[in-house]
Amino acid sequence: MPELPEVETIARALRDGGRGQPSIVGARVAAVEVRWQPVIVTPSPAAWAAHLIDAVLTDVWRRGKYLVLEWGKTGYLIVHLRMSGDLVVLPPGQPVPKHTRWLLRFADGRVLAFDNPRKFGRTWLVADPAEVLGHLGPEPFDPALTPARFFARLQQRRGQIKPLLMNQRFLAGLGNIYTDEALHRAQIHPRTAANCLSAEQAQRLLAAIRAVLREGIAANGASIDWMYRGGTFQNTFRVYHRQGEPCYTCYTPVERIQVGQRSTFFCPRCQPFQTC
DNA sequence: CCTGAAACCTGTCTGC
DNA sequence: TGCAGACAGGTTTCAG
Repeated sequence: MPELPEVETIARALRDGGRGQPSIVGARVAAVEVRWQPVIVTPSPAAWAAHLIDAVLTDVWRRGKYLVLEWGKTGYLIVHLRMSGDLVVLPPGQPVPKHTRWLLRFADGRVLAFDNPRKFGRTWLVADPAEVLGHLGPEPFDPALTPARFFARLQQRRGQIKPLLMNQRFLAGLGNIYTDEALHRAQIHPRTAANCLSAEQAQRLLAAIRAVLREGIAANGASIDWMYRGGTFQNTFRVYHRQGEPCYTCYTPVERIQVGQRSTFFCPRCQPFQTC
C-alpha cells in the first residue's frame, strides 16, 4: 500500500480529520500498549511507552513515506509502514485491528492503532526528526527541485532509471506503483540508464512524477488487495498490474518484466528502450 | 558506484 | 478440500 500518496492521505486524516474520524491533534495519551516489541526501534519499548504517557499531540506531517507525529517537548513519533498496514483512529469502545502492533489510548477514549500485518513496519521516538529522516532525498514537490536540478542529478547516475527513482536517497516517496505510472506517462523505458536521459526527458519525467502523485493524493491513494482501503487510484492505473491488457495510448499489450528485483509494467511501444 | 540475492513477515490467490 | 507455490505497496545487508 503505502507510497507517498497513501502516507499523505493518512497524515492529513490524522491532522485535519478524515477517513471517517475527526482530527486527533490536541489529544492526550492516557495509556500505551505495545503488542509486538520489535516494531519499536528506539528507545526501548518500555521507555518509548513511558515517554508517550500524558503527551499531547501537537502536529502530524509526512516526509517521504514516513509519518511524523509531534508531541510538543516529548519529541517526534516517526512511523514507517513498509509493505502493509495503516495508522487508524478508532472511536471509544471499538475493537482494534487484528494485526495491531501498538496502540495509544487517548484521554477522550479514542484509540490510535498501528496496524501492520507483515511486521515490516518500524517506529521511532526521537528528539530530532533528522535522526531518522536525514538520509532522504528531496520531496518531489519541493520547488527547489527544478527541472534543471533534476536533470543534473540524473546526469550523475549510471544505473537504471526505475530503481533510481525508487531509491529514497535520490528522491523521497516513490514506490513500485507510482514509479511505473510516472515512467509510462513520461514515455521512458524503466531500464534506461539515468545519464542517457535528455534534458527534455528529465523535465517530462519530473512533471509526470508530480502529476501521478497529485492524482494519487486526490484519489486518497490506491487500494489493492486487503492491505489498505479507502483510496481509488487503483482505478486509474495505466500500466500497473495491467500486463497483457492494451495500452490506453497505443493499444499495444502492456508487458511485465523484472527490474531491480521488482515487478515492472510498461508499454513496449510508448516506452522504447534507448541507449546513449 | 552498480547489480542481484536474500532476509524480514503474513495473507491471498492460483493451479493441481 | 487440501496443499504447494507465487506473489504482494519496502528497506537493509551482503557478495561480487
